[in-house]
Amino acid sequence: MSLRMALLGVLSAYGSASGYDLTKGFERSVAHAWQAGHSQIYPELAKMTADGLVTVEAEGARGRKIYSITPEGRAELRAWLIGHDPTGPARSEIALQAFLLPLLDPGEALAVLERLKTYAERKLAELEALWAAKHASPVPEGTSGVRFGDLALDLGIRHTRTTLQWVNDAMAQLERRA
Amino acid sequence: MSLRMALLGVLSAYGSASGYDLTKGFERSVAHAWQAGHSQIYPELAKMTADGLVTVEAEGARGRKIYSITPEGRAELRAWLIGHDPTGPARSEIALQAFLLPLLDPGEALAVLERLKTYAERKLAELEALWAAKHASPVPEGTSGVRFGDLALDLGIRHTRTTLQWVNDAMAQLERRA
DNA sequence: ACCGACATGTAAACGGTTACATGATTTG
DNA sequence: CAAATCATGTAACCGTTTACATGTCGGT
Repeated sequence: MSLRMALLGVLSAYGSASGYDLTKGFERSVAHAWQAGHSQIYPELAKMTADGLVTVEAEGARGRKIYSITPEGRAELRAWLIGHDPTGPARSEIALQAFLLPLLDPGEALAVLERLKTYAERKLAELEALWAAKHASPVPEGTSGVRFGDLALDLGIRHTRTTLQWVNDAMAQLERRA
Repeated sequence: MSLRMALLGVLSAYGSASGYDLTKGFERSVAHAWQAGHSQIYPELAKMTADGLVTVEAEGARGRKIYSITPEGRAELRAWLIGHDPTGPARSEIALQAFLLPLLDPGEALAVLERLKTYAERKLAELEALWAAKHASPVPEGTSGVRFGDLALDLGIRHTRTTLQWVNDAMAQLERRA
């Protein structure tokens, strides 16, 4: 369902868009919350059309199909947001490596943590750059007062900061024993 | 690969175990970092046996097969921990709902955040209880000084606390505008 | 005798990734 | 005219979930 909802959301924000646009839009906007490539998006849009959640509004140049959300689509999205409990299983390779870390001797473990640190730092810089870029331009039209995607980006930044802090603390703890 | 590594890790910590034991062990110990049910574990153990990473040490009552890790298995696990960059795509339903939240009017958005808050609170309580239970008993044998799984549990707790804080801030922000 | 926990497996379906395949239009 | 970008699709594969299927052992 999540892919569907992400597509409905982005489409709803765009007003109308092609599969191609949505693929690019995913990379730019939702990427840190949900990912999908064109090979997943095109078939899904076809299924959603069959289910009446979106319609092909027009067909442009190069076989470009322009989709827009239907009232049914809007209703489904709303219902999911209001009613769906995000129970999604939290699989994280970082957490798994953290779990298994005591199997290594302290020196090796430190090296792994060093790697995780670099990774987290890079990701944090990326997300913060995205935030800065978004907030450089003045406020565009907003549904309420909060900009589309800002809440999710904020969450992502906070999570990454937490990870970074955890790595630092874990390293300090290991060094004290080494 | 991750499932394999999680299995090798748990098996390595247990010394020896059956598929059944590992399934139960997953629920108890790695659940917050990685999940797998028996229907995924049994076939994987068979493949790992074929690949020489584990061996059937003995066959007990009720067709119970007792596995243990081989030197090759240990080597693979070590190599993965030291060499594998955790690039795993971060898909999060919470982040997705956060992303889409501005599509709702403030009252509805608040209700969604309230739900997320309850969810995060329940999860935090769960993880903290797990932590308390683990640390109630005195220190068991440890590979270094850190207990198996403690680092990952700590990370999980910190992440959940961060989520909770984010929800609270988002709610306050919305209420200021409502 | 029955129930619950132990114990192992398979199959169908689903979601996601990677690779294959094709062609139109714009820009240098 | 060549290269980049636009634009859409399909197929094979892999990992995960859910459901089906079977049987054993211990306690009541």
